[in-house]
Amino acid sequence: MPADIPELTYHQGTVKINGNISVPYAYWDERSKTFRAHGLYYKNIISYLKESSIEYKDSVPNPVSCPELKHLYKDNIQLRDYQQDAISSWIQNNYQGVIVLPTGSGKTFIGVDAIAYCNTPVIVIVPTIDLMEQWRSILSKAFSIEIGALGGGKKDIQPITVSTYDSAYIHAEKIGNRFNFIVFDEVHHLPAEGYRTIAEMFIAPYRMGLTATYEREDGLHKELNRLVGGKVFEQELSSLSGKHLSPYRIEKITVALKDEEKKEYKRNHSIFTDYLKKKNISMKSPGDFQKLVIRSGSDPEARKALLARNRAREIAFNSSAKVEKLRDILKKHIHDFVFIFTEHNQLVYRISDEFLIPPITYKTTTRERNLILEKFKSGTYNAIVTSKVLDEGIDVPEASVGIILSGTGSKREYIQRLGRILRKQKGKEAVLYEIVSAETSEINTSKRRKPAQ
DNA sequence: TTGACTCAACATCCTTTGCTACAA
DNA sequence: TTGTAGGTTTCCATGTTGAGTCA
Repeated sequence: MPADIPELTYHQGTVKINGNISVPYAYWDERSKTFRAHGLYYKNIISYLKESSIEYKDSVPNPVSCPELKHLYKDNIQLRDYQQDAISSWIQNNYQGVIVLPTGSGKTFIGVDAIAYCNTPVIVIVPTIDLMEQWRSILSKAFSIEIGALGGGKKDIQPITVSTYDSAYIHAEKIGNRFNFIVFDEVHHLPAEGYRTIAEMFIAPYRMGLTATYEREDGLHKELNRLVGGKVFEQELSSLSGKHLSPYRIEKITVALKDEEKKEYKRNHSIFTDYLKKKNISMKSPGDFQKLVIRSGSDPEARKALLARNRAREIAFNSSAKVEKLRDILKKHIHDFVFIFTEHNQLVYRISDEFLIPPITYKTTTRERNLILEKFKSGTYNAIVTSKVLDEGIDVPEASVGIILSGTGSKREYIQRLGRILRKQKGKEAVLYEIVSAETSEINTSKRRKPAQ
């Protein structure tokens, strides 16, 4: 091989092109005096060099030594038709893209099957340590080999490794060339400013994203096209409801604020709206709101307006009438398993005290949380009150009744909460109650969170 | 090993109605 | 004519997690 043949190497999350040639996606790096590109574009660069018949030496991949996964795979999971279709669509899209399926529809099994199919070193990225342990448990049963872990104090790289987003972010520049396949569970987290560098630093040409909630409120899900390959398969909740998931109905209940609360709400709300009017500020998107927050750093009036708006929201979200309505609903479902969701922890603890229902918030220790969930599963408890902790990332027992006392306008949060009551239960219709304070901005918040029908 | 703590990162955030300047 | 963006640049509060440190 002639000495002047360009060589590609991996360095700190990038592909370095040693030899003075320019390739697509590469930029000139003055410090190393070479062209380099994000690891993400490794596949494109190789394709370009091959298509252009340019000779090169490839020293980029350094894969973890891997046994024949397809032979180890205990193929005892019978994939459902839509799961099979999801994998086919992903394969047709050159082993890249995001699969969108409702909570409880078996996304993990799709990932496991794809890992066996690709038969190559793989890293699975998950948002929480709880999920990391769930994946590791499923994977070790499916392949009977040791499953690596990165995160939660563990640093053990194996042909199949599961990592948290945080740890993958920290170690990406060192291990980004060690896997050919990367699976992002709960992939809607990936476009966040920090986490996206994981996708940029890994060279893995095979990429799969799994989520129940593709869209982000900040619109950054568009980045998933570049980072993972865009949406390749989606199955609506409605098409699985009744067959693979419980049938369900949604009941929206509007309650009036008490006179005192109403007065206090109006007073605070007008401080906010008066300020907007006075400054001629329009409020149409989260971006507009963000501008107001920035403004509040230097404008005391803006700060006062924001605090008043927060107080008004607090009144609407935590009204006494909601608690009374909750009492009625709980009486009606005395023999059912119930999750109660709120926006603020203050209300969680108030309900817990008043109705003697165990609370779970981020302040609850892991041990206590597991104990509560275990007792809920065994039937000792039939209700849990929580704010947002159980929205995602924790394996939660089945329930058939959900009560949203308050929440944000996030579609994701709404879908995740609905998902908590839809795991298939024979002959059982799930019901989601949404309780909203009348004549408050919560009416709009509630409208925003509903996914398009 | 466990627990308590701090820190950084992530997520949400949305009124009532017009005005101006500029781009397509 | 119609459509659309519009004040930048450390950022109100609340909830949540993982990583890291230290006792």
